[in-house]
Amino acid sequence: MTATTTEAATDSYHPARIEPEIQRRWEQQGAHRAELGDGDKFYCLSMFPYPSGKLHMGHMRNYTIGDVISRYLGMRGRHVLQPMGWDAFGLPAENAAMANGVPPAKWTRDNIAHMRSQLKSLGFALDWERELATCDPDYYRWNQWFFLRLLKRGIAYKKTGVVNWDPVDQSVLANEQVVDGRGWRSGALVEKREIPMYYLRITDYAQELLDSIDQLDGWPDNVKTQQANWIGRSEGAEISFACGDETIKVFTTRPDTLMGATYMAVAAEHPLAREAARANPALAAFIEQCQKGGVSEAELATQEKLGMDTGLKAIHPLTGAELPVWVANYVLMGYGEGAIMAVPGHDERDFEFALKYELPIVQVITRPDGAAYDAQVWHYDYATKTGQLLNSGPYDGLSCEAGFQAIVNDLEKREAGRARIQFRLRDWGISRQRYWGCPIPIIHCDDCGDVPVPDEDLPVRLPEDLVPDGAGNPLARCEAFVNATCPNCGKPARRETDTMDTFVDSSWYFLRYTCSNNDQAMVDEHTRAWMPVDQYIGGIEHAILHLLYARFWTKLMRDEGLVDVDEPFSRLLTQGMVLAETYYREDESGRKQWFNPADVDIERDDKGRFLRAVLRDDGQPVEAGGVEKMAKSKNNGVDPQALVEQYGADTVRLFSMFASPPEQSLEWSDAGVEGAWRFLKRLWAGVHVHLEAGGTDRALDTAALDDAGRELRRLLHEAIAKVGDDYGRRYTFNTAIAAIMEFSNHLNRYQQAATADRALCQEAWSSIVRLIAPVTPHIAEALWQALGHAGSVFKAGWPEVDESALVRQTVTLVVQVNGKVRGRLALAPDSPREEIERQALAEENVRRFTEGQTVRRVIVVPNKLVNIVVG
RNA sequence: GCCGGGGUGGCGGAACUGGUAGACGCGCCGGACUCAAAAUCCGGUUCUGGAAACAGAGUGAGGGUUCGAUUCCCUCCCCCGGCACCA
Repeated sequence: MTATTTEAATDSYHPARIEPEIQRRWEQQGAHRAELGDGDKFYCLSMFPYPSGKLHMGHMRNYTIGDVISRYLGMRGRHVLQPMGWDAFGLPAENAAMANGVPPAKWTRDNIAHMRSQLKSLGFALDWERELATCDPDYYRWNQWFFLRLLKRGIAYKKTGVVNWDPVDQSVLANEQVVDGRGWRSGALVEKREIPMYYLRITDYAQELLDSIDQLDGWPDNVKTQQANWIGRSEGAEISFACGDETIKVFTTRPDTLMGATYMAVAAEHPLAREAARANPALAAFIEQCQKGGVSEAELATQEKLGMDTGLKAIHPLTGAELPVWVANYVLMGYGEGAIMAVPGHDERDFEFALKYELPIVQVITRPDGAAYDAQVWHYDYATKTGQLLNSGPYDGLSCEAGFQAIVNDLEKREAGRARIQFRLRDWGISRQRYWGCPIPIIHCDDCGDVPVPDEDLPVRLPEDLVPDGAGNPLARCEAFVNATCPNCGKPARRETDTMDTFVDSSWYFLRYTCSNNDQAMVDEHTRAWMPVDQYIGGIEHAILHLLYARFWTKLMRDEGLVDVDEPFSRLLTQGMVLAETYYREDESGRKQWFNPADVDIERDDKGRFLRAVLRDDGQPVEAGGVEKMAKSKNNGVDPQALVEQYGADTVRLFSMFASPPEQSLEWSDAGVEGAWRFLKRLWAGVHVHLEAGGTDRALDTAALDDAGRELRRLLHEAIAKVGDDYGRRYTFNTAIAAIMEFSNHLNRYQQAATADRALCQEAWSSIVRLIAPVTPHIAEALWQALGHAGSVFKAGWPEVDESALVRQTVTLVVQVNGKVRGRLALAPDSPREEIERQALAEENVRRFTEGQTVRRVIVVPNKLVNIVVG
């Protein structure tokens, strides 16, 4: 091979020419239409995108992972369904409308059209005939229909809930819209406000959702752990404390510490607190103070603990002692009973509160090793259940477990309490005071109350021409929408203007893909045939909420007789985020201006270490701000479309699969993309060098191969085995690609020799092309054809591993002395232990380290390692 | 604050079940080609010492278990995801 041949062959790789042509061919042939048939189905689902405007790297990575798995299993003969759709309702469309006056519907549909064409240019094997968008009435009518079934079953119900209220904009704010306790647009201090909302009784399914986590063998442990912790089953007791004529009911996981209860604390919204505040202006002011701030748990958990004595006394159910009742901002209405018994001796939050307000702290559980109790400083072991009870009267000396039982028994006898199981999980509030969402199909009638919209009147259509302005829900001001007739009595009535949480939309879209053109039913027999989803792929940020709601919704539909699976997703892959370097300059006022990495050049020293970064436009330095998640705010987003135009889809796909394993975060690197591009050029050139050398039609005669040929063929079949394992079992596409690169380096070297076996080269290139096809489908199609094969590479099947090619003549064993590598041995595989020991001890460098020492032990790991322990 | 995850060369990462730390790629250095550059090709590249052979150190920090630890255990530091109305 001469340099000029390579150059000519390299220069002839033109992705911009071949990719659109191959995509056209796939489309004409309906290559990606999902059809059931003989053999196993494979439903491969990637989380559908929110149509935010254009595809970002996270999407690109997500869908490439799904495409690699789909195409790989398609080549192995599975009937693959890989659909795509749009999570099209939500806040960003309303924000965009406020910014530029375009109705959310138009903005959303324009974005969908653009992003669809972007997805197509990336060559994903998607079945577009099943496309759906959650903002289409054909989709959301089934949200409404199913909601009405849930209402009938009592799973959906109405109660009040607490929301963030912006008193200036007169609007409910999302947690995201509360910044440092203020509304993001008005800057007003946010308040808590109680409003009526619809809820779904997910707590009825808490135990099942927890138990069936065990069935999720194909889910990562960290996600399963997070879900289990979120559901948070705890065994404890419900205890009633008399308080005047009222009763304060609390739940505690530690009834064994009941004798250490020194005060009670109730939430600011608790009826007793409100009652006490009527005669106590200071308390009323404090309760009002507690209404300030947002409702997010992170905010509540980190705020300073504040409280005030109500003056009320509660009676301890076992001792009859009077306990002061406090209002405390760390007790939350809506979590448990909105009241707690405080045991500052053994609960860290109560301890902190008691120290601050000088409430008594009593030790009722011994510490390990009889250590003394220090009521000034919290120690971690105070909260453990390892000690015995003390200062607990008749219960002294009992273990925590026995104390738990004894105290609960006594409470039951006095009818002051009972054992109870409590979940951390709360019912799912689905009402949103927003326009761009699925209308809740309810009509409010003065006479008949809340009346469900009859099935035949569904869908309740969302008007699509409204433009939100940030002050409340425009639906509520849309008379044409609000004015309705009561389905019950026929009198004028008002339509519900709340819409559903967008998590409702995304809780069953995977079911709808199986039958998206059915306008008679929510799901059908195709759903039963395709479900469950065999592989689900999406961002780790959805580990709890979306995945839990989708599991819940599936069980609801099962109990309605609509689907027959208990769990929707057999196997789950959670991809990490896509990151990029950030660059900025700071002006005098400390404000940072962010520059896109594409506009910045890096200067390095002669060892390749980073020296400084300069802006290409003015040659002046910029600061490196570290690697962060790609985001508009840091201007570090890299546009996949621009890269596709520059390098082609295959290069972008290759880099995003090669740069890191899917579960880890991926750091974007233009130089890395350049490397992927170079590899594809070398691959193209390597095949063409082979073809120019004559290719071959001759069958491979493995018996006739020389040593170099046998070695190359062993490496080939090792690579085939490794790549199949990486694609199919490990999902480590980076190592699969590394193995393909490594082997093609060997092959390029091998085929330059005059003695190279052309039939072996033909086998090798034809195999490599199939191995890389799931990642870079366009170049694979083109090279498959160039190698003289008819039809699509994706119909060619997966290369078989020839076990006989894997046999080695020798293996290399490492020889260690006291755990340090001192030499290597080349031996026949599975050599006898005595032979290995003899040769290891005879090795020259090994002898230097064993000389004059006693050999105490020799450890042999077959075909791998010998460790000689001396001393 | 609570729950989950992560930390390995100049950089992205590899090492799958406790067995050769650094595969593959980037960057950098040297060479070939070129009037020159780009592109391409060849070689080198964890750090320290050494011409080399080789030796010592080394996987966020500290300790432990083991013949042997990136991998298992304990303590600590830093970074990231989620926290129920962003999706």
